[in-house]
Amino acid sequence: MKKLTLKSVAEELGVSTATISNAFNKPNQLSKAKRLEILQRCEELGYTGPNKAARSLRRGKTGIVGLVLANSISYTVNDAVASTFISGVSQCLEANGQQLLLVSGAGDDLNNVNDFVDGYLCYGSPTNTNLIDALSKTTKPVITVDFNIGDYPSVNIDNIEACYQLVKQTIREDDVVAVIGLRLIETQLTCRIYDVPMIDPVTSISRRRLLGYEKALSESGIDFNYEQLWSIPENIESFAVRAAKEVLSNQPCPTIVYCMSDLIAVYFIREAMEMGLSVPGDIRVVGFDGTNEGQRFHPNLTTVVQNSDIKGERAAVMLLEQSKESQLLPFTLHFGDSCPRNA
Amino acid sequence: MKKLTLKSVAEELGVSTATISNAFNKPNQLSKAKRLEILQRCEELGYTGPNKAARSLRRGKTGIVGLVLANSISYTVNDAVASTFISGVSQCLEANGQQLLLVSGAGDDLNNVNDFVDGYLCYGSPTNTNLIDALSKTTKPVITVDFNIGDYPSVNIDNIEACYQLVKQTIREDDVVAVIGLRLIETQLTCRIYDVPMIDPVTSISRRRLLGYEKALSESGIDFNYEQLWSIPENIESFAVRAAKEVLSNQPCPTIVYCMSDLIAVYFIREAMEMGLSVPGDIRVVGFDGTNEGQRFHPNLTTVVQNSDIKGERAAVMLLEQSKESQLLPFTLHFGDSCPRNA
DNA sequence: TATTGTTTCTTAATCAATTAACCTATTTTT
DNA sequence: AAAAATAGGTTAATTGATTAAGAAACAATA
Repeated sequence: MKKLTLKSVAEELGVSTATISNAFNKPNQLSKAKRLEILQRCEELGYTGPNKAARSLRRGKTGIVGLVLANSISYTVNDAVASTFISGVSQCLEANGQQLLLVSGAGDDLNNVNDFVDGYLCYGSPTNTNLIDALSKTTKPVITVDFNIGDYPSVNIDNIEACYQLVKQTIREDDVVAVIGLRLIETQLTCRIYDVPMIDPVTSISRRRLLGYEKALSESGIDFNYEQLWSIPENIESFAVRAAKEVLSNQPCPTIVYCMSDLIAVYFIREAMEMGLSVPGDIRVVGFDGTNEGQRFHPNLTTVVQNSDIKGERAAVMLLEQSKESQLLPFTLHFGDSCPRNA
Repeated sequence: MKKLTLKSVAEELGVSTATISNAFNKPNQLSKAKRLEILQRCEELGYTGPNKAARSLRRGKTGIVGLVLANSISYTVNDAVASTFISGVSQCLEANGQQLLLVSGAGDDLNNVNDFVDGYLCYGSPTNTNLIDALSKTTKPVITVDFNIGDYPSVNIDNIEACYQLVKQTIREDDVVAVIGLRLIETQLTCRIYDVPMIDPVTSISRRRLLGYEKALSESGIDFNYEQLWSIPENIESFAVRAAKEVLSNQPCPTIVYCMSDLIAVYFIREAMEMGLSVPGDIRVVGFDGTNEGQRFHPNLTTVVQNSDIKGERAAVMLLEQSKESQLLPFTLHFGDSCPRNA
């Protein structure tokens, strides 16, 4: 069987390539009869239509959206919050006939991707700064989510305000405060970050969350002690558990812990309870994200609820509509049993 | 700034397009000095190398692998087992510089994808039969996972044997047995499937699992009553809970329940406990998959442990190596507290 | 009737590369 | 020194489409 191309089919049917192309793309450029005949014969021959890769070369549109992740694909699809974000993105893309190409945040450039996508969604700041560089240089449209690059439009929640309110409504005068953050520093370490330089607030939501905590704390007369500040490199059990153990064995033991994810909060509570501490009796614990896991957990988490799927959907819509306006999405505070709300 | 193409760069540097192409692709086709000079000047001009889309048109390789999912992307990335599979796939692809394109199982064909990918991994049987049709007609290589299409090589575990052993080691003479399956029928219903025609065992792992259960049951002198057989359409909380409620309110109440996923088992146990039943005292519950969630749960699940990430990695390797040999991966049985092992 | 306007199709340039085949020098072999 | 081999390029065909411009046929208008 000879290869089925627009050209070969045109020869077979004794018409020009333009006519075949028009039969598929521009119905009113040829008579109805001829069009139907062509489509009919194409189906008989098994020609399913113009090659999409060749078309995209000519048209400059592939119908593929690149989703650049902060971390590896492997890590990301197993993270509840990120998965929910991808859900939102994919629903929008499926509804608009666009394809989704996942780009690992661990890759070193966009060379093998750039010519295949119409634009990028960038979810969180990639681990590799070369990637951020590549994104800032590409001629394709870019929407960033949960962080910023240059003047690209972004989708965010107001992390500073959320954390500010959270602390305002949970803090007590005599509290000893600890914070467990997520990627507050460049290195892949789980550690106390006293004296370690932190990532820039522009690219780091964690940094902005910290600013929010601090603002409220200082308003309450508490000068947050950076010796009670930890950072973990990835939002997974092993790192969360390690940080929890360190925080719990540190002196003085905190009376309230602000965790930058629900996952961290959940594992912190588990560790605390295993040490015989009661939550919220001995230690109050606050999360972030509003995941299902956090809500099903006992005690139910006090947290910031953000809608990651809506975030994904909005970002995708912005990209498809070429919107230039950044969006600040709403959040809500949920007060569960892990930390009561102030009277 | 004029557009940077191989042609424009060639003109700028006063050499032929072939030479530029060779500088990037075939170093020994030109002198070292010239090559370095060309690469140097390209960098100055901001030309990052040949357009990958155009290259792929000529070479017939894109470096993109299509991962066709049984369900929507949205559903899939939130499923623990599927996410783990994607992890395995992506790790292999990242290591080999291949890109990952996610294809929804809800789409109706491969028309917008086919010309952009070098081959397909197909994880589970797509909801849409047109998609299976499209896959069986494509000229690109296909590897199927957890099901089969025609003669395409596949990656599987022996579901029949796994379920056979599971029942053999857990069943008791006087047991009343119920089974909660996953997509045993075509329709999107959560229902008892007595008298409803089931999906073909070739395309359905659930059907094969059922065959395994039945074989062991009949050897134990138990004739499985299809009035105790349920199916849910998706592996999510809402459906699992509904099925659990129905099973628990059905007469006679089962003494052992075989669930075709850990998730189903977990929610079944929760429902049973909420009704005041004890597990494994009043009802023994068995899962499938060996997820972390199932292992963290109280009581710890008795289940079939399969390594979804290895499954993904193997499938990806097979596709990249053009292997034609199907693989049957090992599984292990884990006996937890939700159902003790027979003496 | 001559002119203008529509349909309906074809021609050929273009998208951005790759690569087989060819052409010169230069070097190596006999 | 002549022949063969090699190095270092260039030319032009090809990949599979899209599309602007043009042509031929026919209908509608002045």
